Amino acid sequence: MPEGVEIEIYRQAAEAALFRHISAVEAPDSWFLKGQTTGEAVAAAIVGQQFVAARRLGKLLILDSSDGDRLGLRFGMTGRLIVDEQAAIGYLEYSSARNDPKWDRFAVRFADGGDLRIRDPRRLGGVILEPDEAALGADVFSVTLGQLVDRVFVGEVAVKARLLDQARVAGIGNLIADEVLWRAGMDPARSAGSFEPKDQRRFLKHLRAVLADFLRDGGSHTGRLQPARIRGARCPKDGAPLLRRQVGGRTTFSCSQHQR
DNA sequence: CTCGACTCCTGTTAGC
DNA sequence: TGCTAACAGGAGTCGA
Repeated sequence: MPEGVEIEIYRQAAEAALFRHISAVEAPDSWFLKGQTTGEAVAAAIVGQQFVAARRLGKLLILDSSDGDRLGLRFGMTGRLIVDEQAAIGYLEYSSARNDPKWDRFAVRFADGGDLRIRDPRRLGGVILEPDEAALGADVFSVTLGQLVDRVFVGEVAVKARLLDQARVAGIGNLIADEVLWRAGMDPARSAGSFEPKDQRRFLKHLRAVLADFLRDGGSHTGRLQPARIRGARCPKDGAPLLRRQVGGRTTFSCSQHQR
C-alpha cells in the first residue's frame, strides 16, 4: 500500500509533470476533494500555471504551482499516481491487480496533451488545496534520533501506535512499522516510553535500512517479514510462531520470541 | 492534550 | 453458481 516509500516513488514520477502548462482540471468525484476544496477552486488556482516543484512530506505529495499555490495529493491505501498514462508503481499490496480507468478520481491535464491522474479503487485518497503541512511530524526519510526520542519514544501507548501517528513522524504505515520493529527486535505492543537509548538507536538504524531496501526493491510490500504476514506463519528469522494482533487499530504481526 | 473507539471507502476473498 | 460477510488500512472525528 502507499506509505512514505511509495509516495517518494510517486514524487519522483511527478517530476515529469513539472514546468508544463496546465490546461484543465478534472475532478469528477467530489468525495475525493477534501476540506473546502472544490474542482472550481483547484482549476482557479492552477489552470494557466505550471507546477514548479514536487515535494513529499510523509504520505502527502505536494505540487507547488508557479504562482505559489500548493496542491496536496493523498493516496489512501489503494491510490496510484499516473503521469502520461504511465503508472508510477507496478504493484500495490491490498489494491486491485486490475487497473481500470473508471477508478480515476482526479486529473490535471497539460496543454501538451499529457496528464497527471490519481487512480484509486477504494477512494481513500484525496486532493486538498493548501494542505496543512505543519500538522505533520518530521518526515520519515530525514527524522533524527532526537526527534524520535522527543516525539515517538514517549508515553504509555504502544510504540507501534506512536509510529503510525503522522503528527509525530510522517510517512510510516502499517507495513514499514511491522518490518522495522521486527528487524529491530522490538515488541509493537510495548509502551513507547519504555525503550532504552540503545533500543532507540537500533530502531533508527533499521528504519533507515528498511527505507533504503523498500525504495530499491519497489515498495513497502517487499519486506522480509511480508511473506509471513498470514495467519499461522512462523518467524522468517528464528522460526518461532508469529503473533497476529490488533495494535494501534491495525493488524500487526510480530515474533513471539525475538521481539521484546 | 491524550488516546481509544468508531467511521468512511470498495475490491477481493473465504465460506456456505 | 451465486450470494453474503469479513477483511484490508489511512485519516478524520468524537467523547472520555
